[in-house]
Amino acid sequence: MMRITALEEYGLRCLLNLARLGVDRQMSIAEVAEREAISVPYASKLLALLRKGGLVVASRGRAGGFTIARSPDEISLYDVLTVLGGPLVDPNHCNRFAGQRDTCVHLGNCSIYHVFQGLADHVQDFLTETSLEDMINRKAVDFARRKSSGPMLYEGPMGSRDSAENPSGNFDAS
Amino acid sequence: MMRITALEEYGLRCLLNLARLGVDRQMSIAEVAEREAISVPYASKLLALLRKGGLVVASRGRAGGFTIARSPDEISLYDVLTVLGGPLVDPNHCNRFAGQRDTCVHLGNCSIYHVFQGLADHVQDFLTETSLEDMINRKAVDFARRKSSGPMLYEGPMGSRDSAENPSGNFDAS
DNA sequence: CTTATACCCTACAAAGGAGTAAAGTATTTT
DNA sequence: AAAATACTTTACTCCTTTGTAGGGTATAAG
Repeated sequence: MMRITALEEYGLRCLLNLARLGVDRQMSIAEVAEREAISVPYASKLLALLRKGGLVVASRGRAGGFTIARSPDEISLYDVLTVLGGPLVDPNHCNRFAGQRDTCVHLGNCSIYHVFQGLADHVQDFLTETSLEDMINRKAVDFARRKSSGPMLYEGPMGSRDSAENPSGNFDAS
Repeated sequence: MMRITALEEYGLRCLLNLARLGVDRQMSIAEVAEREAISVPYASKLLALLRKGGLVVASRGRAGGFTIARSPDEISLYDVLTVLGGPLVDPNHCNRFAGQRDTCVHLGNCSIYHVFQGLADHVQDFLTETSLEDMINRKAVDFARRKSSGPMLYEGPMGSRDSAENPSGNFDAS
């Protein structure tokens, strides 16, 4: 559980590239692909998903490219993950896990459902309150019992801060 | 994201059957399979996983069966999901999504990592504080800003309470 | 109007998870 | 002992997801 799918991970990364540009500037598929070290066809697929989800706008032709559809502070992580990975909790859950019968044995009397529903609510709160702008600024949401006085700055995943290999200067991070 | 895998869902259900029996009584694979409406081979697989994870104890032979390894209030949902679905957050995440390179472009400078890490911490808190005993008793954990005065009772997923089809009487629910 | 550029769409091969099948091992009963 | 019961293990098939491939469509420059 809580496994991020490849679509969600790479799709979010692609979107963050556009988010950093704001609503005025655009970026081509090729450039997004290069920045994320993924193939051009794959980046195409991801950006098409984001476009169908209304998060980015595409312009075709020679001077074409993608632009983020709204200001980054008006797009939540929940929006993005919903577009890329489907609904946060499967609305069809009780139907998917019905075992060998047509309807789940526990339907209407389930020890699991209410717990996962409660958890999903919290996760949704968290994701809804985190915007792309927050992610870009490395600002952690003040959630639950976590006391954050002021913006919380990020400490690298394995303490190594100098391992980034991006000579290009700007817009390195996703 | 947050998708429950089949192993987690059905494995947890099987375990709940044993949890209701307590540490004294046992149940055979065949009976677990019937209660969960899954095939006997599949129940075998799930219970074997739970056994390898130390959550249940098997006894072989004619009077064999499975017993829960510890008291249900000493087994957390986190324990169960870890055994059935691997670690909550993939410790290899930054390596899995490295794109076409050997190391992720954003390693050491990632906008995503700290957000998901923060979320995962909260989820882990929730899961750790929820025991099998809580689930059996339909007791929601007091988590985050959710104000729960007294045990929260469960209301069915779609309002239909009379659709459970278990003539057997006891231990219907999972 | 031709060409180059860039997005769009459908279909396909590879990898991982879901669920099944069958033969093997241990224990109890007779 | 022999047979019945019940757990154990390995291998296999099916389906979903991942990532790729290639041809199609739109726009802008010359």
